[in-house]
Amino acid sequence: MKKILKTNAYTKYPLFKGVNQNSINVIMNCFKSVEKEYKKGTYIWHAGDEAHYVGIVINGQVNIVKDDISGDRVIINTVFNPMIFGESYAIAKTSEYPVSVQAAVDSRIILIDIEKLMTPCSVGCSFHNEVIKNLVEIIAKKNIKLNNRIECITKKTIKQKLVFYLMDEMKMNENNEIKIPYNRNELSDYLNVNRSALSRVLSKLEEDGILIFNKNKFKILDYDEIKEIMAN
Amino acid sequence: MKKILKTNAYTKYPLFKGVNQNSINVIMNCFKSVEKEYKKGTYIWHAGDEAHYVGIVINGQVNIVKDDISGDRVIINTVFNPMIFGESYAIAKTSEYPVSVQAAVDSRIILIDIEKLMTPCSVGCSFHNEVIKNLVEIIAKKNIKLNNRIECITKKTIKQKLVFYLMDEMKMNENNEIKIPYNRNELSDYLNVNRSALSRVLSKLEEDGILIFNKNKFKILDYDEIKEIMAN
DNA sequence: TCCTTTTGGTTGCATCTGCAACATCTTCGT
DNA sequence: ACGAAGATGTTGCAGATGCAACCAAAAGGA
Repeated sequence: MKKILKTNAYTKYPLFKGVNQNSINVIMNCFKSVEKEYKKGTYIWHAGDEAHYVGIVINGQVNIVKDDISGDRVIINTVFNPMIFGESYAIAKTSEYPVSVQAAVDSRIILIDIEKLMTPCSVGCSFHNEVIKNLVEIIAKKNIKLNNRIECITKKTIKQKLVFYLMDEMKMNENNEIKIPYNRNELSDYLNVNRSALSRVLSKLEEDGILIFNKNKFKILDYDEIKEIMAN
Repeated sequence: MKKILKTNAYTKYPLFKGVNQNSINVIMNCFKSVEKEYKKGTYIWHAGDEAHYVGIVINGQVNIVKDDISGDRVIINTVFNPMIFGESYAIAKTSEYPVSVQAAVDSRIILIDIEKLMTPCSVGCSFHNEVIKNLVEIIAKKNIKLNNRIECITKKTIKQKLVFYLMDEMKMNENNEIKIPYNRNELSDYLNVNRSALSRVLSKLEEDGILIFNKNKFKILDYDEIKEIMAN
């Protein structure tokens, strides 16, 4: 876990959007934040540690893990470059992280003290406020995604979950032929259903001429039927 | 929808936590925000409107509603005093609200322009930063709640969802006898299961001596069995 | 090319749970 | 106290889906 002083190319990170590299260097110095290397399997923090930091994945990937009652760990989520993790707990003042964060592979991480981040410097660097705005925007977007997922998962049948998800994607793409970012396994995870059961439903929908698909490309054929499905 | 100039007692709102009434008055003036009265059934905004505002429920309650594909509206959520609504969409720069907000009963609402809220005044009022911090904290807490709910809902069986929820509540109360804030109907909604099916599972758990309950009070008797259930 | 691995579709079976209809108990207003 | 309305528990039934085991096709590596 040796320290590496390196501050290049941070401008591409959402947290630093709209802030030039020089300003970032000033901020990082002000935060006393540096990149650190974590070997695969080592912990960035443990559940129960005081929640002071937001982490940025510079390189590699980390798993957000929860210690089960029965002692074994469950992976809640995986975070890749260039996203951040832990921000909600640090900001919400829950005092302790309820989850651990573990390097899934050798990874480079920056930890930033949330208190320093959220409190504008007395010297009044204007870009500091930009970073705060970016952070808030990131959290707000996560919020919207979580809400979407809940709305999707709470549909009653696999058919409804699937159709809701596809329609949502199509609305965003403004196209009735879409390419989704998941394979079947990942899609079934997202919808929280069994993969083979999902497969069964997909085949049925195709057989009924409601939609066609190939790999991760989907196209809706019969919108009347889709409306019928969504309406319960 | 007549305007009412009234700025008392805002200190109790989470958004203004730690800010004194005088400062709030200054801010509200700076924001040009005032309370407005909305009659039951009228809309605070419609889906498709540009997302500029965060709303505070001063009085009454509002429904967050979504226009279904089939034309009818679904209530996504209900917001009471003193909570806020719309903040995620306004902050995330989605440009348009994807949901409408409708007064469920006669209600008093404050709408605050998010851009003004997020940009510290040039005069540099220190309390403005407090408000921003509060807003971020509110969103972060919502985030954590949403994550908890997802973790709960994605459990496979009703039994697991229920046990997960109860254990979570107990951890917070540090007591194995808890009082939950839901009646059966609301609990089944939260867990996203059928009420009678939930009732069935509850009775079975009681019959097996794993927990006892009365109204909204629950107590776990057999922790070994609980562990067994959580472990799958 | 060939072999291995990954990904995706199929199917029989058991079971969980949604649904509906009803029973019981509580709450509350008059 | 009485009746109405609301909350909660019970039960039979049907259908959806998790699961496991298998097969087929595609992808990737040597």
